[in-house]
This record gives sequence, structure tokens and C-alpha cells, in this order.
Amino acid sequence: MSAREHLITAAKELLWERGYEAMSPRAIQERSGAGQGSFYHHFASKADLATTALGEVAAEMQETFNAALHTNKPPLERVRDYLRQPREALRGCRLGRITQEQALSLDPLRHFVSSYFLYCKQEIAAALEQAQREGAISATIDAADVATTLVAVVQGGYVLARASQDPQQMDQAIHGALALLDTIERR
Amino acid sequence: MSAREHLITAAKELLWERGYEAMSPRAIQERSGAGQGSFYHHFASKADLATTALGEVAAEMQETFNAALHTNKPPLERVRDYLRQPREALRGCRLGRITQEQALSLDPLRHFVSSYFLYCKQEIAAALEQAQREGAISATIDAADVATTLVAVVQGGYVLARASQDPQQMDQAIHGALALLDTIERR
DNA sequence: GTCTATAGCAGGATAGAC
DNA sequence: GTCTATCCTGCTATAGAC
Repeated sequence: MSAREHLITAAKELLWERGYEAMSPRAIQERSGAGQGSFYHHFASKADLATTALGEVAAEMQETFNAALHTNKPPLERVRDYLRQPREALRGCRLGRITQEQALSLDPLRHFVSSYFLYCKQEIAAALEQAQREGAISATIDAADVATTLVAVVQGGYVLARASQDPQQMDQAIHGALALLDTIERR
Repeated sequence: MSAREHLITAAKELLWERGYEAMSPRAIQERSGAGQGSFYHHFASKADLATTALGEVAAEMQETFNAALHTNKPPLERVRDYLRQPREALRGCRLGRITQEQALSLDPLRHFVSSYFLYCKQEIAAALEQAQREGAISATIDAADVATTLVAVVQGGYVLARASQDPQQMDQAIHGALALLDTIERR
């Protein structure tokens, strides 16, 4: 692996562990094994490296999301699969965390985050609409609203888990959402 | 208002706007109109001032929460009132934001946040249980799980709103939650 | 209680040699 | 491409006068 790739890998780790502001070029260099010279040879700035790193993170997260939502299962089951995906609740969301940082003002970074959430919401809404057409769930609910709610539950689950330093908070939030989903199902 | 109070007020504002790490003693002094001397005369450190400030914030937020939940309305309606409370979605949650900061390792700060969420969850769960006893909602759902889900929706709503810089994301998440709540209601 | 001066350190980046 | 040395700035806090 080249120095450039080592730097990106280190940045992805540190963005998750500490966030953008708290990720110093020094720390990136130490973790990657690359020196100052390599850093500023391959990237114009810390923001530049972070953009590359977060882009990779966004791509990975979208793939993970698709693994749950793009299967041959019935649509409502695919939504449940998304909710039930394993998550490292205490580490927080790799994209959502940017949301609470000054770095949110860096447009390229924010773009990755908002695009990811938009994608999740749209795919979940599409699945819910399909479930409605198939008569699996109530036709009166607003699929887009509920899709947003479900994505919010996951993000909120991270917040609650970190606040109490208890990963079960995420599980509880997810279980509650699954229970509510069961209720709109027609049997 | 004394210099001490000016400092606390400024810290509360800056904690909301920028978070703990990005809130410099300099900025607090400038906004409060107090000098270095006053700062370190009244508080031992930035962490000390932040603890005092966040304690006041937590108290205010609990009061706001109680305004919705502690009324004479039917329990399910009180839960809805909580969800429908006005929120400045783009500014984020004054307590939830700490969750994504290094400052989470400062135990006094984290305590305010986790206590607040615990309180909200318990009160909402109690209201849902009362609704169950009154036969207003399905008796089969787990009130504690759903209470956690609802608190998570609000926190997630902040995340989504900030990510897209669109306060409507919060409204959408809340609407979806209200729609799901309607579904568990017995009519 | 409040002021000014100052210290020590880390962040982010540049320069120029190799 | 990578290294070391160096720069400037701002953060957090202390010192000591008033």
C-alpha cells in the first residue's frame, strides 16, 4: 500500500474516532507511518485528505445499506433488515457525526453526508410504497415521512447510546421502531 | 447581571453554536464582556464553566419537556405534544451535540446529557403505559422500547436537518412518528 | 474582582534539501 | 516522493499588579 493509501486509511479511522476538528495532521502522520512531506505532497490540506477519506466512507456505507435493502425479500422485510443491521453504537455514525462539527461548513464533506441520508430515505420510501401496492401495509401512511423517521431512529440511537455509554440504547430504539412497523402491517 | 452570570450566558450560547471544543475562553470573554481575570477568578477552567453552563441548559430543557408531558391531557396526547414541540432543527440539540464531542469524556458533562435522555424516556414510557392501562393503545407493545424510539427520532431529526441544512427534515421525521403512533391507537 | 502580560504547547502549513 | 526544520497562529492557563 502506498503512502497515499496509508494516509487515507488513517484519516478514515481518525475521522470516526475523533471527528474532523480533533483529527490533527500530526496524528494522521503518526498512524499512517507517513511523514509531513508525504502528507502535503499527496494532499493540499487536511480538508483535502478528509474529503477523499469521507468519500470512501460514504461509498462503503452505501454498499452496506444496499446489502440490506437490495435483496429479493418482500419490501417490508428489507426495511426490517436495514433496521436490524449490526451497528457499533458507541462509535457513532461515521457520516452522522460530521453533522455536529464545524466541518459541516465544508461543502464537500456535508455533501457526502446529506447525499447518503437522502439515498437511504428514498430507497426505504420506495420499499414502503411497494409494500403498500402489494397490500402488505396500510395505504394511508406517508411512506416518505416514515422513511425519514426510520433513518432518524438509527441516528438518534447512536446519540442515545453514546450519551449513556450503553449500546443497548440503540437496540431498544430499533426494537421500538420494529414494533411500530409491525403495527402498520396488515395480516 | 454580574460578570459571572455574563460568562455563563455567553458559554451557554457558544456551547450551542460551536460545541465545547470549539468554544475558546477568548470567545467567551469577548461575548460576555468579561476579561481573562474575571474568567479565571470565577471558574477554575473552561471545563468548570462549561459544567455550570450545561447544567443550566439541562434544567431548562427538562422544564420545556415537562411543559408538554405534565398536563391534564390524555397520556397519548401528551406524548404527541412532546413530539410536536417547536425545535430549532438547524441549531441542533443543545445536549445531544455533546455526544459527538471529545468532551463526552468529561463525566460531569456527559452526566447532564444521559440524565436528560433517561428522564425523557422514563416519562414517555410512563405515559404510554398509562395509555395502555386506559386501553387507548395496544397492550402488546413495549412502552420502554417505543419511548426510546421516540426520543431517538427527535435526536435523529436534528442530525438529518443539519446534514441537509433543511429544517423540514425534522418535521418529516416527527410526522412519520406521529403517523406510526396513530396506528397503535385503538379507536 | 478585574486588568495586562506572558508562558507553554499544539495545530496547520511551508520551505528547501535529498 | 519523502525528510527535517521552521513559521505563525490560537488555545488554555498562570502571574502579579491594581
